[in-house]
Amino acid sequence: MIKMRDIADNAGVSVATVSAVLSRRVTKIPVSGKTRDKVIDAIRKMDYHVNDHARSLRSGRSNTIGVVVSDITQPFSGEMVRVVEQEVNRRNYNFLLSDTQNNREKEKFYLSLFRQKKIDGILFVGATNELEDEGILMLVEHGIPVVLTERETQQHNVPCILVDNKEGGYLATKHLIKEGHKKIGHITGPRENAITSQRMEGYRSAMNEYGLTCPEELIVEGGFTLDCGYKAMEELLGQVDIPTAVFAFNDTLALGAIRAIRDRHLSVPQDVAVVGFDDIPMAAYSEPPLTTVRQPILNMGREGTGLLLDILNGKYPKNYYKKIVLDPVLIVRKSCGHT
Amino acid sequence: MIKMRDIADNAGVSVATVSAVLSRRVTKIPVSGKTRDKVIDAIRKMDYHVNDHARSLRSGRSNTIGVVVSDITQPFSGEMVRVVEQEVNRRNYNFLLSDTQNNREKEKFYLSLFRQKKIDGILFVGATNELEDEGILMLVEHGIPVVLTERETQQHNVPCILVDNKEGGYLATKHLIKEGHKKIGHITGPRENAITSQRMEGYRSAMNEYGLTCPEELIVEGGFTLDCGYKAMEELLGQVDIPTAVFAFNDTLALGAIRAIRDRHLSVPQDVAVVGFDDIPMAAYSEPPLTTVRQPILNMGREGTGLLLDILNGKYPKNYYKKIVLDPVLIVRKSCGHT
DNA sequence: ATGAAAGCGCTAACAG
DNA sequence: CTGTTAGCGCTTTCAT
Repeated sequence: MIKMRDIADNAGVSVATVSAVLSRRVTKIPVSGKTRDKVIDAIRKMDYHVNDHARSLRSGRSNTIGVVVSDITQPFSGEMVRVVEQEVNRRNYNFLLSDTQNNREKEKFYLSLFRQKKIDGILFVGATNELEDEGILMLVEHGIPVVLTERETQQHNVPCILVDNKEGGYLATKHLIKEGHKKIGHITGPRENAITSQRMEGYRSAMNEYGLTCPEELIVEGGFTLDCGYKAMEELLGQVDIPTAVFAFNDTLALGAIRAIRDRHLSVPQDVAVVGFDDIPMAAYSEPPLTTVRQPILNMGREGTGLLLDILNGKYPKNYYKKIVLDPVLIVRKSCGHT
Repeated sequence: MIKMRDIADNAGVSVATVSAVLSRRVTKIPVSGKTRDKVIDAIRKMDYHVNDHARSLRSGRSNTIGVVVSDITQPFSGEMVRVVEQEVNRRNYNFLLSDTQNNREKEKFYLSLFRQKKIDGILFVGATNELEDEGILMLVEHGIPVVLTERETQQHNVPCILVDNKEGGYLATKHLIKEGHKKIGHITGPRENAITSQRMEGYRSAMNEYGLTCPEELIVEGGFTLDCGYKAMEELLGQVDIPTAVFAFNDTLALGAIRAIRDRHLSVPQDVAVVGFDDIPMAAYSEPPLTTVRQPILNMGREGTGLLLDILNGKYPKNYYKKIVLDPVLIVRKSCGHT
């Protein structure tokens, strides 16, 4: 295993100089062009790679952030991870993915792992439905910067960046109302989830604004998956007076719901109109193409990551708090129109 | 930052003993129950977490494997990552995710990063379409164990585990033929990809077996995404004599193709039947539900990871070579039947 | 069964 | 601008 000492010897300089060349971007220790070239040459010639463990051990920084998602197989999570990965790399950081599966044990495991690996900060992505705020509190207490994307927490002053979920729910529901629907159901996300409440609030507020009621039985708990959407829709369809439209917490649920509707030999949107949330790629390709509320994933991922990295690099005063709310956009396709 | 020294002091033992307790599973250094308890107590009491950097630096092992996917947003990749993550954790390892985006620069970046982080081994997941075998060769030359899942390489003796892709293509095509189709198109994966050729071979072999020809224009290059499937299908539909059935390299392409067919006001399966490959969750929920060839993702992920970890733990002789071929299963749904 | 001590490869003072 | 040197926190002989 070739090490810095070898490079130093080969280039005829000291290890400190090699280190300086390698960390030029950040330490700004001046090195003459000539020396620099010699070092770079030796590095190439010998195919040298720094030992990140030694580096991190010594420097106290890992240049790595933890990225927590609840289910990497969910399209929204996947897209966010992709965006975050790009942003993180662009700024010379790495990330450690944690897929919690909404499982408390796994959450604890990863929180612990993050500490072992001396993670510099943590980005929470999307609606983790089990992780209690206590976990976040613990991190904050240990001085580990945390940023939440598409997730909120009441108790602590943790920066977060999300879409206006209430507005999104409102937009979706209002669209359905404008299309002439009066009996509109809602398939929610996991019940404990803050985002779930917000989108539901938007739904309620639109209903109220137009003088429509939303009795208990019109609101059924879904979750995140296709299967959850299917089951929730079955419940809705089992009622005596079935809704003519449904607003689902996310696109995956909506797609599951559409399958359930078809399996009852009803059609979308003629019998039941459907609106989703997220605008995952599949939304444009489903039958019918899904009307949905688009989340600005690219911006959310970029800004969330950027904010965290800025915090890590001391660009903000301690205890700085920031909440960024992005605008959702209604994307009208065919799942609830007349056409 | 509380360290091993602190635990040792608190428990009234030496750091060596604390270390022995912590690494009991692997080092098997004997420690008396009494001492063990004292140490465990101190660790809990003081909320101690080992410093993995120090550990790795000293021991030369990172207990981490690199996991390379070409696009984390693809359902197949996401599912594999989930399975691998579980298996890796179960065996007290961690993983570093590399999403190469089929981009040579990113591949190089990650291969380099893997070396910086002293990754113990690397698992390639699925059809990376750009990464040349030279990358793998380089790893092998540096003594880094590599295992491929759903991917093959000719030149080197790298263990791999995959489904019988030719058989899968054969199964899909034969099913179409049995349903009465004669003019069957094929939307392929990325052209350079070995898996692409294998599935195509299966397609060809079924066609030949039943005395059907597959002229050039029936085979069109797709890729991986919904969009690719859509475009490829448009090409097929633009021909004077359009095929009555299509076998797509994967489900995502198939779903894209179905959208294209519908957009031409044709229906599936009456006008054009479609079969996919993978059996992603969405396949069962699409309209119509997609007939497809199921990959045993769970087994592939588990066995691939298991094989790599076994190699890392010296369970196999050096240069041991193993190729595991799993059976694909045809899942018949509604996208090509009479019903 | 436990402890002492060497040192993994690097960065960050500090000296020059 | 470059070199010397002291550890970062841990694992691992080697003693005892």
